[in-house]
Amino acid sequence: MDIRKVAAKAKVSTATVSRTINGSDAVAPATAAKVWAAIRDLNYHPNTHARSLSSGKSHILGLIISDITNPFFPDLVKAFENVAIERHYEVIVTNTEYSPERTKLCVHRLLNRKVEGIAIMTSEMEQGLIEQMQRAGVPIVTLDTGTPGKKFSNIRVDYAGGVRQAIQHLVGLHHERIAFIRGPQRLKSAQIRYDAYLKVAKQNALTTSSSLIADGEHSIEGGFTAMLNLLPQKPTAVLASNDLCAIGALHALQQKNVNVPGEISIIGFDDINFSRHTRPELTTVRIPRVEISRLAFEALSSTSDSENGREWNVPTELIIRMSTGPCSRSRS
Amino acid sequence: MDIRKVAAKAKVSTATVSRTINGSDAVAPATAAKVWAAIRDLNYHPNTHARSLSSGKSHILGLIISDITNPFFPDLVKAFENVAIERHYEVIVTNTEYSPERTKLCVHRLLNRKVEGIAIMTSEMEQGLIEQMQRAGVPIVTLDTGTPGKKFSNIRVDYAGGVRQAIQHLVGLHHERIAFIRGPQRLKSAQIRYDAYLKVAKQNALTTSSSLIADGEHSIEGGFTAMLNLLPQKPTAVLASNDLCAIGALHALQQKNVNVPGEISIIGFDDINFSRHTRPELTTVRIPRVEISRLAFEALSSTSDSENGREWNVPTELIIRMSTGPCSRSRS
DNA sequence: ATCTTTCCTGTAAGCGGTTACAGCGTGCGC
DNA sequence: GCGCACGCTGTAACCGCTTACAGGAAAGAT
Repeated sequence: MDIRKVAAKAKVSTATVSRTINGSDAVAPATAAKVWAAIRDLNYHPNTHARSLSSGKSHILGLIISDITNPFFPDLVKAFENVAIERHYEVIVTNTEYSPERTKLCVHRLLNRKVEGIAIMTSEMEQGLIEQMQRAGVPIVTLDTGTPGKKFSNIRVDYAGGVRQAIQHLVGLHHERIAFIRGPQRLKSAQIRYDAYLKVAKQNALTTSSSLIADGEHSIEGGFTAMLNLLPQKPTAVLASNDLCAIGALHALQQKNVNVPGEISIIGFDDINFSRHTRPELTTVRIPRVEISRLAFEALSSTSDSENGREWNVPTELIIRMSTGPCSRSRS
Repeated sequence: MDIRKVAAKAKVSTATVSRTINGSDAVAPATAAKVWAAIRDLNYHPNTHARSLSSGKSHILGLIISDITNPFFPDLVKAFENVAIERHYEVIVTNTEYSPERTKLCVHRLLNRKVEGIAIMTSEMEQGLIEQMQRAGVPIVTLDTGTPGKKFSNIRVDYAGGVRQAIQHLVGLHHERIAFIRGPQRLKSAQIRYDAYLKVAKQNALTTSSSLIADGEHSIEGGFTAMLNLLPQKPTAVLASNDLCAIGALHALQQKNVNVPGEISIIGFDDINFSRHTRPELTTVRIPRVEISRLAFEALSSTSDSENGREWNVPTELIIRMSTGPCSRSRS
């Protein structure tokens, strides 16, 4: 079952069949109709590999994430897939698992498959690999990494804005000792959040004493331990680098019988699905993953035409739920 | 940069280069060395599309899941990807989102890409689509669906075994009124679990009165509501069709100030990552997702040689954590 | 020394599409 | 009536690799 059979059945040449399928305007409507009829009758599906080979277009997009097991990513992946298939693109998802070795493999896998664009949704990506992709002429879009350039776009998430909203929310509730649970500082994404905290806290004249800062490893266990370490410092509120840490902190406080938000307020970061279901429900800075996916796709397809990428900005938003409340130790 | 350049550089024919790359034994070691050197020097990567086209093998596997956003799947996907890439296969993951329409699209996408095998890890798949895949000659492996046949394997999860362990664990703790939170009965996977509960409960001479059965929709909210409905029936233990329901139930009990496991014991199903982090930590029937992925891959690759698929059995295992304890109302 | 066999390598025909180029029939202007 | 432009279709080369087949050289058999 190939294009020749279709051509024979429709009594035209293979070129005409190909043109019809690809919507060339140089086919007479009557001819196109015959061709479509033949295609339908034979239940013909073009061979994508042959197509890719001769046209040079694979119609595949690559998506690089850190780890599908991290609850931040499933939404992102799903949304990306949705917009891609809507436009008849296939997508190959690869997990770096935070390993440089593995990251390299991911990039090579995608390059080998001749993807038409790569969305890099992890902050850990060596410059050398980026250059390799650029040399291959593949449009790239990153998340919070690098500056736009040739076929290179970037999506900038306004972490500082989210942190600002979070801290101002707490300040509005008369909190003054706001602790921070950091993520692994080897990860850029964690660093950016930490920097944003430092900056905004200072702007609000809050103490950022190192005793109010703990490492949470971006995991529930880490958040748990971090909160335990933070407790003696008597913070009245805690901002966590991601929701997992915040959830761990919540557990620690529950175990220690500290009321949230009565005695301590907690704010997370990301708004993973589960944060709607913690007890109490978690106040958190939402990172709009669906919109990010949309933009990533948009960036990729617009970049493939014009040579130069651009920067796309994405706002964050504080989602106020039940884990934050007035400071019990405030003077008011 | 194609195979011709490599051939020229190594002063051999393209056939020899191709044979070398594909590990044919009919290449003299010395020649192979020359070829590999040329490949390395030129940083040559074969064009996968050309390869697929001429060999007929895409080296791509399809993975069909319900919804990557469902915490059951990320582990499965990750493990499948890991074993696949280890054997130099690419994988395309598709989400059916429980929609027949979408499911059809998933299958067609995979068939169009000429995948060499399809792992169907959702129980919802119309017979017509399965036949379509079989007609295309693609090896298939399913989870709890259909009986093995031509290029068709099935992985059978021993739900009943898990339910038996769960119920015997509870019976051992002197529970007698064990309620069940069902999943959506339109999903086969939910039905199977429900059937297993009914069967095992009867075997243990427990009441399975319909008042002890509630619908939890396989979601946290559903589990929450279901538990609320169940409460007046005074069950001493609850078995849920999946962990999300169990977590919802936990929340409901917490809200009603019912102690777990003091007053009511809870057992979930699946052992999603999060169940290790609930309060109390959830006792649950683990479905070994990593092993399932391994078997799925295994089934696919072994099926592609021999014509006939087979059945693979996977045990389940009760993971006892903190949400189950002795029945407070037992005579002992 | 000659014939097989074995081992290795090369030639060239596909795989199933896309597309540059050529060609053919019409309709129009002159 | 003739030339030309235009619209549509066909021919065939090519995309980069695999592989059936053929062939040459070396080794073993007789």
